[in-house]
Amino acid sequence: MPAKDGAVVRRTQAERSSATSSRLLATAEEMFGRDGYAATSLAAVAAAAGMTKGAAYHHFPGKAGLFREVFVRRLRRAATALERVAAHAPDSWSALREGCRTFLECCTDPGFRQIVLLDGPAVLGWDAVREIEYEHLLRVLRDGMRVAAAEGWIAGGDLDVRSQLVFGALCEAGMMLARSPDPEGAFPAVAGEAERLLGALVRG
Amino acid sequence: MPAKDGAVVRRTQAERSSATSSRLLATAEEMFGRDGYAATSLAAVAAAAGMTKGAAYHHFPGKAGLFREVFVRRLRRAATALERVAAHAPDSWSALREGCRTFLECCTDPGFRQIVLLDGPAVLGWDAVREIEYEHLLRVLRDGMRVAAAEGWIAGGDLDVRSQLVFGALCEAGMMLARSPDPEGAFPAVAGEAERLLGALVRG
DNA sequence: ACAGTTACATACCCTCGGTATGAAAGCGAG
DNA sequence: CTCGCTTTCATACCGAGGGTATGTAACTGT
Repeated sequence: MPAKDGAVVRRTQAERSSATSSRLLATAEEMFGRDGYAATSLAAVAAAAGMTKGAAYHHFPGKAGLFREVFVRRLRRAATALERVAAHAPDSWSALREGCRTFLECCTDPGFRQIVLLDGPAVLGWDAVREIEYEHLLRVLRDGMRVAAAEGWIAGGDLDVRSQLVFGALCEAGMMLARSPDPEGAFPAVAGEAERLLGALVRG
Repeated sequence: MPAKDGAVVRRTQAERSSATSSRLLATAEEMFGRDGYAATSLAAVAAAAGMTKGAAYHHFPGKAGLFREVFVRRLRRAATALERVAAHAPDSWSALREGCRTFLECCTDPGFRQIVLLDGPAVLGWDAVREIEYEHLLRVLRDGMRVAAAEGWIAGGDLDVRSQLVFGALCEAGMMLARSPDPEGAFPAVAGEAERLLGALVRG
């Protein structure tokens, strides 16, 4: 039976389910990112999304499970932005540089820092965090390095290890320019030093 | 009045206070490092130290305050080990290298990783963490870089920023060789790639 | 010796994560 | 259409744990 234009809109189960899941995810992303994981209660998230804890526990395995979904979502968005930038780069070396710069721009967002860099490791554990990050960001970085190495831009070596070390330095750089009283003004200096690190590291 | 050898040993307030503080700190360091901050209740720490929550709240401002003391303590120990190694190095460049290697060895300890690298940022916030780390580790690293730069070992630039980026890479390296199924065996590879990063970064 | 301070223990409150139960809204079969 | 069945929530409740208020015993200066 199609929708009636009465007071109650009749919808299918799948529509209801995905709608509430999306609202919950969006609200959780906003609150976790603003107040931090510990200071955000699940009931408050559900209430802000217009429902109760019961709905949240029906769609997600728990508070940490909801946080994990939010974490993955943020990484996925960062990865797509990063890949789009890298795809438009003229060569593999610029793709690497531009990708790193894009990651730093992601760190400009307070929610990204709070969820991905601060709370993520403590809530999900280091192994789970790096597994997810590998799936979305680290793999891209490593593959970019491999291409650049194959084309002679950078020196060989254990690129799995090296890409991860560079990733750690980038996270640190992202947090640095976030703490700065003038993030916009500090961006060029930090990004420059990060690119200098990248350049010094990889040039053979 | 000096101590009586009766059933109850008579002690001064300062002795009692420092003794209970030390026991509490040592127990908290052990339990926070083993189980993580969230999974460790303050009452459990106090009980394991032979007292109740009341004593803990008398000596420390709360759970996070106790954790902060534990955090500082671990950093202090790492810093002294690091400075001792650097002091015995033949030149400023080796001091830098040996210092970084010593930091990686600190990351071998599971408690250090859990407290300093995983829970620290989420519990204390990034600003507080980096302030403490600057006081103990980052300042040492930056000063070592300055000396090495003055002696011509490494290139100039914003050493405040660069030392922090290197620190981030070192933390990542420390977590990497911790996740490895064979940390002892992986140590040379990761440490080698880290030193390679250091060398490539700073040689000018 | 005796107030006053310090160093705890005990009892209590409140928030919050998680679970169990119940009800209402789709959904499929006859 | 209708009548079980599943899905999708809401409500009520439990227990753990951080924090606080209060009482009490141990020290301390005068």
